[in-house]
Parts: sequence; C-alpha cells; structure tokens
Amino acid sequence: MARFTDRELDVMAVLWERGEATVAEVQERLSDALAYTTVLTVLRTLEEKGHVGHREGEGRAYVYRPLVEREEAGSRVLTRLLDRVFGGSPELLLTQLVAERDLSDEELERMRRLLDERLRGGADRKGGDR
Amino acid sequence: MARFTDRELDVMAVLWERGEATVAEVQERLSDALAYTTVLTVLRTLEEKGHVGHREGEGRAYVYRPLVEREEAGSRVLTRLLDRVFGGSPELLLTQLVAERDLSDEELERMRRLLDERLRGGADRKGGDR
DNA sequence: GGCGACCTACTAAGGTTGTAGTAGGAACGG
DNA sequence: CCGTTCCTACTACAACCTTAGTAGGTCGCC
Repeated sequence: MARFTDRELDVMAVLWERGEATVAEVQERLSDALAYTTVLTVLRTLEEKGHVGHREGEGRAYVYRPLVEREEAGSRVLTRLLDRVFGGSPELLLTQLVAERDLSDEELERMRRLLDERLRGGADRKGGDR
Repeated sequence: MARFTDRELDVMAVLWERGEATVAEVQERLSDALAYTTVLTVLRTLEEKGHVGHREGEGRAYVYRPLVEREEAGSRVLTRLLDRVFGGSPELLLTQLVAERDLSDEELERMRRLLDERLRGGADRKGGDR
C-alpha cells in the first residue's frame, strides 16, 4: 500500500505542494524536462494505484489531486528507511539529518521543542502512554 | 552514485550490521527466504556497482563487505526523502519520525541531547567533531 | 580417485519502471 | 465550417529489478 517509485514521488511532491494541478502544471514544475505524455502516464499510473484522483477542470484539462496524505506516505517511507539503513535507530537517523546540512538555529530549536513536547506531555497523546 | 534498489538495501543492511558476511550468512539473515543464488546475484550486482567488495575467506566462500558507509547511503536517501516528501522541512520529517512510533523516553532524550549539542556547539563544528 | 557438498559464474525469464509516440476527440479561431 | 491546437487514451519498448536455474570448479573424505 502506498509505495511510490522515484518518478511517482516527484509527481506526488508537486501535488502535495500545490494541492491539485493539471498535467501541464505538473510538467512545468518537475525539475527534469519530461514529455507531456510522460507526465500524463505517470499520473495515470498513480491514479490506477489509487494514489491520486482527478476531476474535470475549468478548461479541457483534468485537474489531479493526491488521495494519499503526504504524512502517510512519508511515515511509510521513513519507517522503511529507519529499519534498513539506520538499523531501527531513530537517533542515528536524526544524527544524519542534522549532520552536513546547514540547519539554522531556529530550525534546530523548533525541532528540539518538538521533542520536548513529546517528552513532557506525550501531552495529547492518547492518554495512556506512560 | 550509491543508489540502491529495495532488495539491495536489504542486503546492504545485513552487511552494515555485521561488517562482513558470506552469501550464506546474508541469506540466513534476510527476512525473506531467497535462494542462495539469488542472494549471490544481488551481491554480485552490488559489487559491480562498486557498493560492496569481497575477499577470499577462510573456507571456500567469499566474504563480502560494504564499500559504502551506511551514513553516506543514509544521508543520500534522507535528503531525497526530505526534499520530495517533506518539502525540505526537517521539522516535518522529525514530526513524522516521532509520531506514531512508540519511542521510549530515553530515546527521545538522547535525540534531544543531540540537538542540544548541535545548537550549543555550532561553534566548534568541523574543528572538534571528534 | 571418485562422490557428494559447497561455491561461483553465467544465463534467463517474468515483472516493473521510465519515457514517449500515435490516434483520435473536442474546442478555438478565423 | 475547417484547420490547428490541446488534451486524453492506448500502445510500445528499452532498461532495470527480482528471482532463480544450470554448469562447472574445488575440496574433503571414504
């Protein structure tokens, strides 16, 4: 469920970013120059797999939108990555995430705060945790 | 450079975990039951791509070892994931990482400490980094 | 010294991915 | 209307992935 190939992810990224888009819009925003029909093919594949849907747009082109949340897809891929590459250690993953990437202090602080909240409250976490 | 297919990642995971291993050892540790020759094929592909190397072992079997660091591979995949799925926001990624995953308080604290260090030490970076 | 076990090299075939062309319909423009 | 343009549906196909079989070497053992 909800596995994406590389190219599919590129396309999904555009849809997640913009909410919805026509073939031409997706094509325009992709970093690689692909043929119009290629983009269409990818979208159709995604649709077939149930990851995106489309509606008739204002003009004659269909407007596509994601049916899978970015969060859900992300979580899945992240889990995979965590298990295989980082041997299940979130700490190791985080290390890589902050290493060799110039994160601003603000960014780092927001991240730390995030962990704080998680630690302190589990706050609105389903109640029983701890 | 250093891109891996799914199956290749499975195999690399074993090598990263153990340091080095024979075909039989890898096969044994994979979660899916694959034929001996299948595992060999994957290893040979990886070798051809330059991701693993082998030496003659004590017995008659080759001993394979990774030529690519887990960190390097991880960093690459992570960057990709960050860009495409999380729109370049490490914070969002971290949110997903800690959400719906039952991390122990210890784990969370270690992670927070990690960010602390990064925040505090921004200064002595790359000079003192171990 | 021949048999079996174990191992690597080579070969193969089905499935998926990635890219794109062609056909044909609808609409727009004059 | 009638050609040009824009768009979707269908088709194609090469590359790559995944899985595994077969052939042939070597080593140990009876």
